[in-house]
Amino acid sequence: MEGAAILVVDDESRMRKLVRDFLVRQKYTVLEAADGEEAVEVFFKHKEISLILLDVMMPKMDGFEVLRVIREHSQVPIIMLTAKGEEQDELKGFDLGVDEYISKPFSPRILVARVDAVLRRSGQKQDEVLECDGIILNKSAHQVTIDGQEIELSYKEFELLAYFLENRGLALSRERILNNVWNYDYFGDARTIDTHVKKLRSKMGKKGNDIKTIWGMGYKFDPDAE
Amino acid sequence: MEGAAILVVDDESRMRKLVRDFLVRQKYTVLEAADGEEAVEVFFKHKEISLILLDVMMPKMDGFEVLRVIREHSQVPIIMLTAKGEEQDELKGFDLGVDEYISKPFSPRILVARVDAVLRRSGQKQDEVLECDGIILNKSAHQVTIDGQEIELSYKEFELLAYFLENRGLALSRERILNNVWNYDYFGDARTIDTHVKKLRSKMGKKGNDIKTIWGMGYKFDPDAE
DNA sequence: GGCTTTTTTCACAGAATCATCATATTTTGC
DNA sequence: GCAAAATATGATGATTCTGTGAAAAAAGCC
Repeated sequence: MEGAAILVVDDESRMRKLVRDFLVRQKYTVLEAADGEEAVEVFFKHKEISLILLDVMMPKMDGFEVLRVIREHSQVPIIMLTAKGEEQDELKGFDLGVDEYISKPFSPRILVARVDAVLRRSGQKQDEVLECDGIILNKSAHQVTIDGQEIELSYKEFELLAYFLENRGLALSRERILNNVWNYDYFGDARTIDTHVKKLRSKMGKKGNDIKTIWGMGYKFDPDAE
Repeated sequence: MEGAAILVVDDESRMRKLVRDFLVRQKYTVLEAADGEEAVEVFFKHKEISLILLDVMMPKMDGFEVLRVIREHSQVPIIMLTAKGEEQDELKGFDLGVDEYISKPFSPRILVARVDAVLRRSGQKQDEVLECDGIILNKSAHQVTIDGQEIELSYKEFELLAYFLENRGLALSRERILNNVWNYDYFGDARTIDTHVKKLRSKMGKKGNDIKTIWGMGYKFDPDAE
C-alpha cells in the first residue's frame, strides 16, 4: 500500500498542491491532472495508478464525464471531491462506480483516512481504536472512555484528541495541528487551539495533564510516567 | 458461506459494478457476465458458483432464457433482477425455479439480505431477528416490538431501525446511512434522515433515546447503560 | 380516478459548537 | 525578583447543525 500512486484531478492548481502535500506526507506517490482530458490521458499512460481523486466541478469535462470514460476500461477506485452544495450529486455517482465522496472543504485527516480506507477495503476491516494511558478512543463508535468512564467530546475535540493520540510523544506546533485537524479553508487565529485544548483537558479530568504545553512551541501528548 | 462465489449477469456494466461493490463488501466473491450467452458459459466453466443474480431484461438472450438453460442442468439458487413494471413476470419465473426477485432500484441492504437469505435457505432456516435493549425486530415478520408491545413502523422506518440495530454502537454518518438504506437512485437531501429519525424516536417512546445524535457527524444506536 | 399513506422537502426555532477577544496567569530570560 | 512574552481562562457573539411541524410530492390502494 505504501507508495501507491494516486492521481489527483482538479482544475485549481492550489487544490492539487494542497491534496498532494497531504498525500505525499503519507508516502503516497502523486500524479496530477488539471482537467478531465488530461486525467484520462495520464491515467491510461500510467498503468499502475491505484486510486483517483476526482473533482466534480471542472470546465470542459466534469468529474462524472471522466468517471464514465475511465469506467469503460477500468475498475480503479475513485473518490470524488464535491464542493459544498453539491451533496445532491453524491448518489448520482454510486451507480457509476464511485467508491467514496469527500466534500470540500475537508481536513487532511479526513482525506487521508478515506484514501486509506478505500485502498484497504479489499483487505480486512478493523475497528479503529487508539489506546494510551487508560484513554481509549474508538473512531468507529466515535467514543472516548477514560479508565472505563465515557466522556463526551465535541467533534473538534474528538478530532484533536485523536490527532494527539496518533502522534503521542511528538511536539506539535499549533500550525501543524491547524494544518491537520482543521479544514484547509480555516485562516483564523491559531490561538483557537488553546481554547480547544483547555476544554479537552478539563473534560479529561486528571488525564488532562497528559497534554503537555511546550512553551513557545505548541503541545505534546505525553502520559506521565508512573 | 463466507467468500461464496456469486455470478452477476447484467448487460449494463454500471449495474454489475454496483452489485459487485455491495457484495464484495460482504466478502462474497463475484463473477460477472454481460449477457445470457456469457452467463451460461461462465457458469458451466466454474462449477463452484453458489448463486446467480440474473437480470431479466437483456438483449439476445433474456433472463428467463438463461434460467431455462441453466435449470436443465443445475439447481443453483437464482435471484432475478427486475426493472420497474416487470413485476407481472414474477409468477412466470417461480415455476421455472426462480428463488427470489429483487426489483430495481434496490438498496444495498435489500440486495445483501436476499442473497444471504437464499444462500442460507438450504441450510437451517432461522428467523431473522435482531434484538437489543428490549427492542425486537423480526425481519421475516416485518414486525417490531418494544418490551413486548408491538409498534407500527413504515417501510423506511423499519429499514432504518434494522440498519441501526445491525450497526449498534457504530457512529453512522448521514451519507453512510443514505448509501445503505436508501435505493441507489435517490439523489435527495440527507436531511430527510432527520425526519425519519424523528418519527422513529417518537414511535419508540422512551427507547427512542437509544438513537443518539452525534453532533456534526450523524447518528448512533447505543442503548443507555443500566 | 380519488383517497390514504408514506416519503421528502422546506423553513424556522433552538441548541451546541466554534472563533474571538479581553483579562488573568504562568513561564522564561535576565 | 522583574519585565516581557506566551499561555490559560472565561465570556461573548457568530456560526453551524439539529429538531420539529407542516406542506408538498410521491407512492400505494381501493
